[in-house]
Amino acid sequence: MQTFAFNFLYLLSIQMLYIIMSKKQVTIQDIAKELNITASTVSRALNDHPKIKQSTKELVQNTAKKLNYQPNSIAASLRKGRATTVGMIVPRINRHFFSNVITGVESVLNPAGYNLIICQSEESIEKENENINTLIANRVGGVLISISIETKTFAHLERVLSHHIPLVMFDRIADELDVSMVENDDVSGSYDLTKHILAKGAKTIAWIGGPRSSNIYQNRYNGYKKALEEAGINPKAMTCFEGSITLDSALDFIRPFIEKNKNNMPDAIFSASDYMAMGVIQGLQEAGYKIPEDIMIAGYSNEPFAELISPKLTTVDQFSEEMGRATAKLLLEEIEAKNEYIHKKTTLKPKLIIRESTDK
Amino acid sequence: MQTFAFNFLYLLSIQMLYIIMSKKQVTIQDIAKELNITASTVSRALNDHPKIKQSTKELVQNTAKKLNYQPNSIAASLRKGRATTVGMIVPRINRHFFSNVITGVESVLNPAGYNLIICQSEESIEKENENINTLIANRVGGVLISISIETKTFAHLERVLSHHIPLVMFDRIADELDVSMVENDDVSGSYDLTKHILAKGAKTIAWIGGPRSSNIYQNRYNGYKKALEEAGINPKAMTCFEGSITLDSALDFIRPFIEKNKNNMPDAIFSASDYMAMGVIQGLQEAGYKIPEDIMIAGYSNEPFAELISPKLTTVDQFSEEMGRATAKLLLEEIEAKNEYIHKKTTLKPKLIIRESTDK
DNA sequence: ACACAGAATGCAAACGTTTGCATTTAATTT
DNA sequence: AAATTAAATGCAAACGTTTGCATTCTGTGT
Repeated sequence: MQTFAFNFLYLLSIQMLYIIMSKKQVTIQDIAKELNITASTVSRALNDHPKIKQSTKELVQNTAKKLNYQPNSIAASLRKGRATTVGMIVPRINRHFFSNVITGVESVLNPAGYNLIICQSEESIEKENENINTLIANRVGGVLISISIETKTFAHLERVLSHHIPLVMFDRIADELDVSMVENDDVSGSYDLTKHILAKGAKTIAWIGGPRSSNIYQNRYNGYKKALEEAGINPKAMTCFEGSITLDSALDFIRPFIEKNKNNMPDAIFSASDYMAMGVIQGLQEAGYKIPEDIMIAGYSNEPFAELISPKLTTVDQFSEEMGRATAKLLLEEIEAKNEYIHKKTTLKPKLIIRESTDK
Repeated sequence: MQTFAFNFLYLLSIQMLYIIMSKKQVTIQDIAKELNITASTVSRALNDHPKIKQSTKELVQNTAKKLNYQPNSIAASLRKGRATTVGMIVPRINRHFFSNVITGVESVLNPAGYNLIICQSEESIEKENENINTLIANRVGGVLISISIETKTFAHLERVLSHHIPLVMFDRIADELDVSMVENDDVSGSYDLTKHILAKGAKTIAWIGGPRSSNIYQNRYNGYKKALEEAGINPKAMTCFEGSITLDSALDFIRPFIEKNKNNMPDAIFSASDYMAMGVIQGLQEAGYKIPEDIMIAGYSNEPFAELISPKLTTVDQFSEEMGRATAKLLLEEIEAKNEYIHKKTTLKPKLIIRESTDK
């Protein structure tokens, strides 16, 4: 037993013993002392610097493992002036669309050595502003944002830029700002969808959606309008409703609507949100309408429930993960380019998904 | 115009001009020079230290605003030895349950001055291990984790503890570890659910779910078993299926199952996952079965689609946001307690949600 | 006017890296 | 063998805070 203890101790250097006894964390200094070299060399060895001998690198790596060294990226960030962390602000993380975008972003950023701080604005500009502050305080390497519904001014985003932190907007963008962006071609998506409904024989198509002060819903309206005008139909004559993008808000709209228009219902309702489409469907089914026989319904976003419900919902898929990847790639480009001007705009074409709710 | 420029310059100190011209960031040193005091005082003033005069605090705050100062929490973290950041590892962020837990966690952690780094393990122990490494490298103030399905050993979690970083487990926990945890009482949830189905007149109830090597599904099985045994029914005689918790996996199970058992179908199927319940429902509807008339179906988790589908799905709600809040609170306790031993376990009772799919 | 306590501020080191430049060591040429 | 070049490592400062201890103020009681 004594022999074992002796052998055990013999294998350990004084340095190692010291580290194990004290609660202090292991640093590159400790590795340096252990090997009688400098911290500089250790640092370069760990970062695979070309000027360090291969044998030294291996020595350092082994000692690092032996001492159970864990790099301190806070110290590195302080020295380098920026963190290997990227901030991402979304209105709500539990929206399927956004959590998929996040997944896409991570699939590009993690391999590049970055990780994400995720913030929720909860559709409030104040919260968004606070989020920006914590991200700046954390000296993130970049900021990815999809702005809140409330956001109409952009001083907080300009603060990000003034700290030389690259900014990329996605989905809910602001053309006022001169930054890289990734957007969905909502005009094209809703244009295709409306054409499809027209092809199915509809003459009157009502439109409902979120507030058109938001680019998103304005564009989803514009595509719809364009298709109608091309078909020689006056969109002004159609019913439109703008409200909060929830099932309940749509239900509150559709019930009195049915009451008022029971002898004069449209052939189809295009809801620029799947959630609102759900409300519309429930309201219509309550009132005894058959979908799509009596009235066709289409949504937008391809929420996961769209293919689970009955009738399965025709909608537009937005390739959310792809949007995340595109956003992350633009950010990496900006980071690489340092301060050079390379602001780009990527537009993703969405895809029409035809299901039962318009399949007359 | 000249007068204006002169007045403008007059209002600015040399210090301010210097900062505006150069691209360097504003530090507490700059504020200090501006006011002819030391950085120490500025630091204390900004952190509302009791020994600083009120008038000084105001002076400092005003100058900070004037110079457009943004605190550098990386520097603060380095000095303090830990970041105001908390790491959270979940299998998948786009699972509704997890994104709601995240929301709950943030609602407690943000007001306390922390923000979240979110990592996805994607149900892989290797990825989980990498996640742990980046969180340790970032010297997070704590780690919250729901382990992956694959995770059977816990060396990586012990590494977290050896760095004196508090760890709290939630939902998918490991009783082997001596840390704080928050769990759902899955036994009670599935016991209540099974009792309900029995009360509706079922004599035979099949069980399907994820692998019982995971605590979660073992417990959801145990509650089911307990209710059956209490009713004098032998659970061994019932059909059980363990597979991946997806709609498709359940569909692959149910189709041949129907084929084999068409003259001998159970009265009900309890799926320990809402996703699998969806597959079961689709398979049964395909084959012409009516739910709940011919066969009752129940799920587990109360996914958002559960109340949107037809028939609406009976399931068990897990108060996911509440679980997030509970988890975050335990973490804060651990952080406050420094190294004192206060490992606690919180158990949340889930709630049975009865809907059409079992409402015979 | 003096000592004294308490309030307010200053001093200086520390946190763990990274990195430009200087120096040493090894390899190559003359 | 000396001189030259290239390869490898060392030196020291810097990043922006925080904080224990020391020092300087301010006002109070004698």
